[in-house]
Amino acid sequence: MVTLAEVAQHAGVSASTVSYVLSGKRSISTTTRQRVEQSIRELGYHPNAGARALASSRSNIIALMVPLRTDMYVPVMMEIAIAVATTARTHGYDVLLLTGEEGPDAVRRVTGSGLADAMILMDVELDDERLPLLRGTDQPSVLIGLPADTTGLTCVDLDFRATGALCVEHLAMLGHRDIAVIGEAPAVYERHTGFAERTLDGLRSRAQELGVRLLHRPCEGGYDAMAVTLARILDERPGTTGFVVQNESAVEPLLALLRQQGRAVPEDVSVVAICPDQVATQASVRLTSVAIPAQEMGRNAVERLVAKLDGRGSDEVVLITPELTVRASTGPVPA
Amino acid sequence: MVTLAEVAQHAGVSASTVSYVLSGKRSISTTTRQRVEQSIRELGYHPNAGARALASSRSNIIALMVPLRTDMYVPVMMEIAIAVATTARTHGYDVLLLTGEEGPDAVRRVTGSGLADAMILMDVELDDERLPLLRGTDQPSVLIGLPADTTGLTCVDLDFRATGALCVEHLAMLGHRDIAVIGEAPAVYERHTGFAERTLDGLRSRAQELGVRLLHRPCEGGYDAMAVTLARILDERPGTTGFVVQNESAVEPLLALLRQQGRAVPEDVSVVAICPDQVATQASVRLTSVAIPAQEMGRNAVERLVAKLDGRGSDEVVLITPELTVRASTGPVPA
DNA sequence: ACTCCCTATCGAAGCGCTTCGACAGACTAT
DNA sequence: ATAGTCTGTCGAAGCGCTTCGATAGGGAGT
Repeated sequence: MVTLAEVAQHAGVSASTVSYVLSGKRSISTTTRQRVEQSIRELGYHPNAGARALASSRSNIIALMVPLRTDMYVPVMMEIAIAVATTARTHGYDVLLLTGEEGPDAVRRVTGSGLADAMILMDVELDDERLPLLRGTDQPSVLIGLPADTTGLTCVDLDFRATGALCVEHLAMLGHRDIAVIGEAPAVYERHTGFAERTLDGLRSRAQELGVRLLHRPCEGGYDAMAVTLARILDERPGTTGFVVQNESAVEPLLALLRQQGRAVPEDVSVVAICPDQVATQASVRLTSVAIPAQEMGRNAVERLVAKLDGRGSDEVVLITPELTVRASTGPVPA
Repeated sequence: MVTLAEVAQHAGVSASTVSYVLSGKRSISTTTRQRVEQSIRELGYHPNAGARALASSRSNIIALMVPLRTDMYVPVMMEIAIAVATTARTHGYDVLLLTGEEGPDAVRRVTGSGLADAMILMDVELDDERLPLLRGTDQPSVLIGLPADTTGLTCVDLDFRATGALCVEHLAMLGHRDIAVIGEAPAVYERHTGFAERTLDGLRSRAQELGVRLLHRPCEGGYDAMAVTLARILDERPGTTGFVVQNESAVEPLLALLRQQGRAVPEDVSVVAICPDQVATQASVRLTSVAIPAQEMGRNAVERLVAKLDGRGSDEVVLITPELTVRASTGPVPA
């Protein structure tokens, strides 16, 4: 392992000079700088992360806490995680992957040990038990998601309330008066995940404003669960002509079932999905959808975090404005 | 930040004693141990990761390099990543998330800086450019996937050759003589990803042995691409009665298209998928499939890595034996 | 020629921990 | 009793880096 001292000796300067060349915190003459850089290259020097962290109290690591559950909106999570990792690298940070498993303890551990300089939390519940810990520490953090109380926190999220409203508006504008919502799995609501509840909120209040009838049913992903849910919906509200789907893994089953029952999309019924664009365009019907901007959320979260670490930036809630893209799955209500 | 020294003072012992209590590397009297543990709890002490890494030359971090591409078998990747993270934690390791973006440089950086003690590489190509670096370092590593040359490497993977063979066997046994393979996206073959080529290998050689005709077509995911591919296949080989699908995101589109064309599964055509069980059971037809044991692969990789770090374990290739589960998508060839 | 101020560099301290060797005291073996 | 052996604890060195204060030398200003 090549050390700073060896580089210094090789370049004929002191260790501190090499350090300053690396960090740029003091001015160095061009000739010296070049000599040092040359030595670094020749020796293949890489600064030791531990020593750096110890001396500077900065690890240059961002912790990312992803949900343990692998049964939920997986592609979105993955996309966010990758966006976080690549964005972090462009700012000189690496990413430590924590699973929700440890829960609040992970926050304590990371904060206490100086393993990471900051953290990003995903899958935030409305009243998340990790939040008090975050508030009680001076370690910067950003949430992807929106808890009930955001005081003292920085959050990045799609505006799911507006998303819900947007879906209803679109369908209402096309004349639909009876709308069914295929929600996330029951467990998602039970643990009060912010995005699911907010979407529902937006859907409901806009429906009421527009005088549209709304039926919400949670739904596990998959074909069988969707079949049961759809049957129940059509049983309770036979006049349903519009669907809003939030659970990605219910999208394709729903389309298949509707087809099977002879209900044409979009001639007989309209379907709006809340999902990444890729899912919307790859479905068997090109779906009118509100995109979940996973990449942007991940990138944004990192940038806000880096700003905080640099002493810029402050606590604030960033709600990304949803955009609805009309594709081939929605149309006017049948005469 | 509470330090070791403060704990020592609080407990009335020396710093080294506290250290030994923590590491258990020397015997400590019960009374002293308890007093120290008490102090640790009272003060809320967490050892500083950087200092530890510096002093012990061990970071207790495992680097996980995931592919940058988010367009391929995402659920499998995610599941592996989560399995890696949770398994690593049970052995006292944290996981650093690297994306493929940096390529070989990431290997150099991590190895050189001592950021991680070991690494796990996913999405290995047959002739991966990171391999020479791994061979040239004494840092332990495990590949999830199988390159062409495995000398000096430890690999964990599903035996995709056997997987391919198994799929053909199953269909052949049911009487199918004309089998079409829906492969991964063309790009996957172009960069010579091990698992895709090996599967194809297994499919082809077993088909030849059994005298079965095999047609392989790469396919991007999604409905449109699948429609084109299917049309081409049925055009070239109208008598095709068996399908093997490797691209997860082509599964549901294929089923929908077959249904749409009036080809019943499994009465008219049989479909075998290579995918996680969850996908197989949630599809519109419960799919006969060979499972991709993502969790097991992740766990296994970590355990092998930890064994290496502990000085046990050696280079070897672990090929997990594939298992085919018969569900509702395959049946005897129609009379 | 003198001070004053930069700029470029160096030396040394110290970050918080691990680990090695030393050693006091309690036991066992002779 | 004496030497030998453990067991439990301590002190100190050192891991590789950052950073602070000091300093030498070169210009600019007077």
